[in-house]
Amino acid sequence: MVRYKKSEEKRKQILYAAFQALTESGYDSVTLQTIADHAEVSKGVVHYYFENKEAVLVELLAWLTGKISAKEQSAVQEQHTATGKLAAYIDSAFAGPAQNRSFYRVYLDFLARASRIPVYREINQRFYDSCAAISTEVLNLGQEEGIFSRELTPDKTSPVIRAIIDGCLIQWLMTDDDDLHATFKESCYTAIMKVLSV
Amino acid sequence: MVRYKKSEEKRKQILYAAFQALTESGYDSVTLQTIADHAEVSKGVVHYYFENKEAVLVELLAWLTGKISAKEQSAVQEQHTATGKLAAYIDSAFAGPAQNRSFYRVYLDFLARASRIPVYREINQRFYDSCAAISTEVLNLGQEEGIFSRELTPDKTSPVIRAIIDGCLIQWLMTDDDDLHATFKESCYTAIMKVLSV
Amino acid sequence: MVRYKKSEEKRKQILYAAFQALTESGYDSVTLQTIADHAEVSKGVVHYYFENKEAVLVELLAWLTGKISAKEQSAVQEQHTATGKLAAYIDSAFAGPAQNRSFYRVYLDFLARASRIPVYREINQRFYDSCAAISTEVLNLGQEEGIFSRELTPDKTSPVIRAIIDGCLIQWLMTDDDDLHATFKESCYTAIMKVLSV
Amino acid sequence: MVRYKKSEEKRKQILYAAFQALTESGYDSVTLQTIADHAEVSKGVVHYYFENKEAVLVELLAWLTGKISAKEQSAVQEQHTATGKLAAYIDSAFAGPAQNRSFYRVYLDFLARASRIPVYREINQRFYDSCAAISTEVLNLGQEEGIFSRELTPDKTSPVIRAIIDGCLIQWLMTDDDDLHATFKESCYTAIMKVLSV
DNA sequence: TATGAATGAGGCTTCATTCAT
DNA sequence: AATGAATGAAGCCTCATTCAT
Repeated sequence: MVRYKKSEEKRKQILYAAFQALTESGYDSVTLQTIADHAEVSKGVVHYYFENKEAVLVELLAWLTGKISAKEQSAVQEQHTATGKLAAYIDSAFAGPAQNRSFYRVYLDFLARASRIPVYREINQRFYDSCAAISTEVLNLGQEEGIFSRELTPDKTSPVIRAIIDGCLIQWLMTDDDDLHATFKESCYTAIMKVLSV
Repeated sequence: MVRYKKSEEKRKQILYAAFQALTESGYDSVTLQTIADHAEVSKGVVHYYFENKEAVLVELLAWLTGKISAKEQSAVQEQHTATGKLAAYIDSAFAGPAQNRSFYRVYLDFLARASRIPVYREINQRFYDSCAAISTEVLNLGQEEGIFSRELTPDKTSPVIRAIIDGCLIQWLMTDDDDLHATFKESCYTAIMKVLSV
Repeated sequence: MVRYKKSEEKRKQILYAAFQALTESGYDSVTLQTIADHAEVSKGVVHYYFENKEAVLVELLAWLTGKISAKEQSAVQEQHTATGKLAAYIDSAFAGPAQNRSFYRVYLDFLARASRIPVYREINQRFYDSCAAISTEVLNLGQEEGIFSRELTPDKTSPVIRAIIDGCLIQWLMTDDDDLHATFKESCYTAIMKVLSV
Repeated sequence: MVRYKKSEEKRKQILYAAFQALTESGYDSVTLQTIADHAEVSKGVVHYYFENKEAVLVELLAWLTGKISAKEQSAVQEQHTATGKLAAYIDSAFAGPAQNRSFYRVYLDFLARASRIPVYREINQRFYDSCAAISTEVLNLGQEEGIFSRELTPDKTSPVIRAIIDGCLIQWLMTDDDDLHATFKESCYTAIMKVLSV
């Protein structure tokens, strides 16, 4: 019983509405009504396109992290030096105050869930894998260029790089100050460079 | 006086129960009943000691971060070299797989809330201030010792240090692998040392 | 003319689908979607052919009881002795495990409704009238043959005959055992014979 | 976690309210609100005493059939001849127009469910077992008295007796005529006597 | 102090029905 | 004729909160 020709576009519309709603309201207080309101559809439509509320949220995490992965990947591909790629990666991650605020508010909720619920963890893992691929590429290239320490291995270094990026963005998020965004990006870049350098 | 003490004790009991419940269940699905069950008291008691559910959770964040701050502070005080203090700080933060898992599961939920709700952000800020005090102490001492870069300022460096700690612990949490805890602690220490070193 | 025929056919198709759906699901949990699925048409078609869900079900009862009446009537007409007719009537009513199970599951739901809603009761009454006509025919012939008691009147006896048939089939249905179907038919026949005999 | 000191009385109150609601509304249209209204409690109370709606209804069937079994059993015990016991049994089953109407409306709904859902069937089976015990007692005594056929066995005869009782009461219910209640009781008694007699 | 029965608001979900295509 | 997307009413259920004891 394949009941799924249903417009992909509308699914996206609902996912985006869910993202907006989550940005404003938080996981525990977001309701299907809020999501429907943001999508400017009736409550029933959400159920028409998604099995249930959980399914919307799971798919939202997958969609969000997928988009970010793609953006980061493509930004990195455009650069051809280790530092260029690293800067592109960080620039892409620090997309801007508004975007980072929206995303990290929601992402923190998802991480909290991922720490308890396997399905969220698996989706997040795919995101981490993408991040690791980028880090590995940067590290390998930098090592070839002779600017990054030969002693570093991708599997131990990659998580640290993502840790610094996420950690810095969380620190920035808590300042609630858009003006500091650039500063934190700078600090993040510097820190990662120090971690990688010979 | 006696009553006050007894009352304080029971408040703690309820807060600890809330912590356990949150560890297991997550912010959105924790109920007062769950908390009461963990505290082995009736549901009414929770309302007797706390205005409402929100009050329990707000106080829990304050209590948790307060305890961690105190532990970290005292661990650092026992050391008298920059590296000693730094190691003590990180050891204290990486208290162990079980404790870190419990805490970070709950803390991620709180961070998600803090990103939206001022009262949580303020409490978290107090925690960050305590972390910054430690970092500043470590940095200053290291600079005196000549092992840390003189160019680093506490206000820009402290958040990065905490970013790396939290970032690494989140990365570890997502692996769901107790055995990797030591590895992540090690990576965290190494990364911070590189960030600080001359 | 052609359209009307085609239309009638599709109505039957939907009614039969409703019957199948009801057999499986029960009155309270059968949905128009289930009916549409069984009929292999879209949900809209059901509304195209029937005013609303209730109309489908009302018409289903009429259709089902009509078919059974016709079958019983014609089976009885083929026999020419009182016992022959009675046996034919009971054989027809005890059509077989699969058919009886399907029908009585649905019929019990309808009887429950008929006990509250006039339109169902009226349709059921037409069925009872048909049963009464058969019983009367059997009784009259048997009295002429001298094998049935002269003291019995059709209006008091007919309901008892149907009571025994329905009662026995309900008892059998509750056993959930196909093998007992024959036994219950036999018991039913014997009981009715005793009730009618001189 | 035995959370059940909860007043048995209130459970009964709710069950009785459910019975009233079902009598009026039918299985598919009865709501927890209706039940709560009949019980003159809030909707939440029903959930406080019962796991869910299904649990109310399952327990209702058990309670209703249990009460009827008890009444029939005790009525039969007071008599000491086969015909006396049989008459008492039937009198008890034909308790009166109002009671029979209420009960059989609800019971037909339950039988419809019992034909599909094991838990209902099992409860109904306990009721049938009780009926069979009575029939067996009547039959055995009547055979000793020499008024009932020695060829009848309890296991084949008991279902027929209950079939005639239920069948007749359903026939009566469909007449929607209180005045015919006595007539149907009489017919029922006569029919069973004929079935049992030598 | 402590209990837990009771309330009712509000969420998720189902589904009959409508309607544009 | 037929489809299936969309709507929204209504049901079940959860749970924070209140309150009598």
